[in-house]
Amino acid sequence: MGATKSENFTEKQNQMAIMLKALGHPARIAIMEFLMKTDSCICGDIVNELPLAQPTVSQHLKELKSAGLIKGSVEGTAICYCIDEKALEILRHYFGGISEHLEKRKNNCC
Amino acid sequence: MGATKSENFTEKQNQMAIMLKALGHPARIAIMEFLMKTDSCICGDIVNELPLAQPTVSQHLKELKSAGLIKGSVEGTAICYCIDEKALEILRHYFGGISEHLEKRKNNCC
DNA sequence: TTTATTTATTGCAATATTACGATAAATATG
DNA sequence: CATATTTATCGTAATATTGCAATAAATAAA
Repeated sequence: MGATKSENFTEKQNQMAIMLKALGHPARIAIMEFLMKTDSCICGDIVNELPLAQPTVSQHLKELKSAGLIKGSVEGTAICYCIDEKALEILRHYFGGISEHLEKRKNNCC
Repeated sequence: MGATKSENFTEKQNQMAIMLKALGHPARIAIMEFLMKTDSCICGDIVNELPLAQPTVSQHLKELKSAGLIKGSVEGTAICYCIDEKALEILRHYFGGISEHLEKRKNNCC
């Protein structure tokens, strides 16, 4: 016990959970918002922006990347990280769909 | 160490992280999808639907509720849980905004 | 090649999460 | 009230996450 029982859920459910879990930390939300708001995407800039040590930020970036939310490219000695638009489109569609569905059937019982 | 340093992030960032973290588990995604797809919202039905023991499901429901994603109401000896539309609207708006923003400035560097 | 700069990895301590059996709490029904 | 039904809580073991100092790895520039 202790570990998530992923094998009993659908591929899609696990995929959504992985992406949302990656976003379920304020530092990673802050990283995504920084990448969105600024034109810069150099890792060092992100480290300066966040109230966390460099190794911690590096770890958060790794998690966002492995969840498919950002991608990185080498830029000299620096690394440029960007939001993966495809992932964001999946999220937008997912929550858009739920909202629309709830809108349609106004039979909320609570 | 070990605990998230929430105090160094904005209220909004923490709020988003709390909601998304709550959705960052396949069982909780499955619960949300069940509540969306069926007319039922009885806790017992959710327990039957999920491949997890009743106390585990109860715990997941508690997390979704404390994150503001669902609300529950007593229905005799049963409890009826429903999606909180307001929370879903916040999520829809958040990801819609990011997607739109990315769409606008097509200058992705990666 | 040596040095500087930038990012990643390792190792570890502190804390949080996940899951479930046992049991309690709450409410309905006989 | 006693019993059945349904959900919540407690206690605990297994596992995962968070954060950082120390250090390694990678690349650029001198």
